[in-house]
Amino acid sequence: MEFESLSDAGLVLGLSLNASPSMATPNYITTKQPCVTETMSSFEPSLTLGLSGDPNRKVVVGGDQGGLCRQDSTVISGGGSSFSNVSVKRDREVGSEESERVSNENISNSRVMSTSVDDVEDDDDGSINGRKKLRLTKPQSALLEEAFKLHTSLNPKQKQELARELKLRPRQVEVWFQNRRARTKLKQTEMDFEQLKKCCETLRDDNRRLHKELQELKALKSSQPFYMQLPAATLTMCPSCERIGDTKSSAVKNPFNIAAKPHYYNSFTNPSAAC
DNA sequence: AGGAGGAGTGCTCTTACGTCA
DNA sequence: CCTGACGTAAGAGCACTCCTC
Repeated sequence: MEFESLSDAGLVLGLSLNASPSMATPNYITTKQPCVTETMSSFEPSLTLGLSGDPNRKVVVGGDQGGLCRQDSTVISGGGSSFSNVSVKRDREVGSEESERVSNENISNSRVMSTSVDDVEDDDDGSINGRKKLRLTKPQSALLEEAFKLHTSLNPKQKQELARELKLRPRQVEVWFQNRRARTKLKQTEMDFEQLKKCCETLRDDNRRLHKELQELKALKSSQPFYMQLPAATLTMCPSCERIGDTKSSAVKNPFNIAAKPHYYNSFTNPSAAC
């Protein structure tokens, strides 16, 4: 099993990776994915990796094409609204956007899509589609990064404060933090994936080696001399130097007593009993 | 052409509040 | 009046996506 990239494989590990967006997308009803990063810090070597033909993989219908099936899925939410909240959400966001705009004395333009003071000014000549790309200045980015280092999410007061300092709308600060969290998580997931890949390779190598040693031991056993017929508990063998030892009396009178340190050791198996 | 990143959209979850038995 | 169950609304966060630069 080979993984080349995150897009190629999902991990069955509490790691739920989202495969490439270009994947064929039947309109599944969506389910919330488990958090990726929380489970990653303490994984065991014996974890299994697997391709994710996960039927629960979240497939989101694109904003423009979507809508049809999504309406149905809103029935689920326990404690949540039992009807479609699409229009409600829209009203809410527009409303909050409006209040934010009012609250921000630096912004006077009424265009919802406009994104910064500069944009507002630029927009006088009318931008196409009403969507203009904001480029944060270096100081703005630096300040946001600083804030992110302190808190990866903001409470409303911090958001307002930061927005005021940056001369941005609170919504923009909020979106920046959302994107920042998402992209940080993605990076972390990629790193975890690489780590797991290495771990998987290590385990595979160990497995191969142990298999080989097992075969050797079996072969040895089939050609064992007389003294090997003794009860197993009384005899041990150093697999590396292939000498037999009696665990009960070896220290005193065993002619096969081995003093050498085993060169047959790995962290996942017991050290040789004979050595 | 492809990546970075700002922004839109729809969803889940949580919480607060009102109503009713 | 108190209490638990239930429905609803609002807010926050997330996944996915679009789109501009």
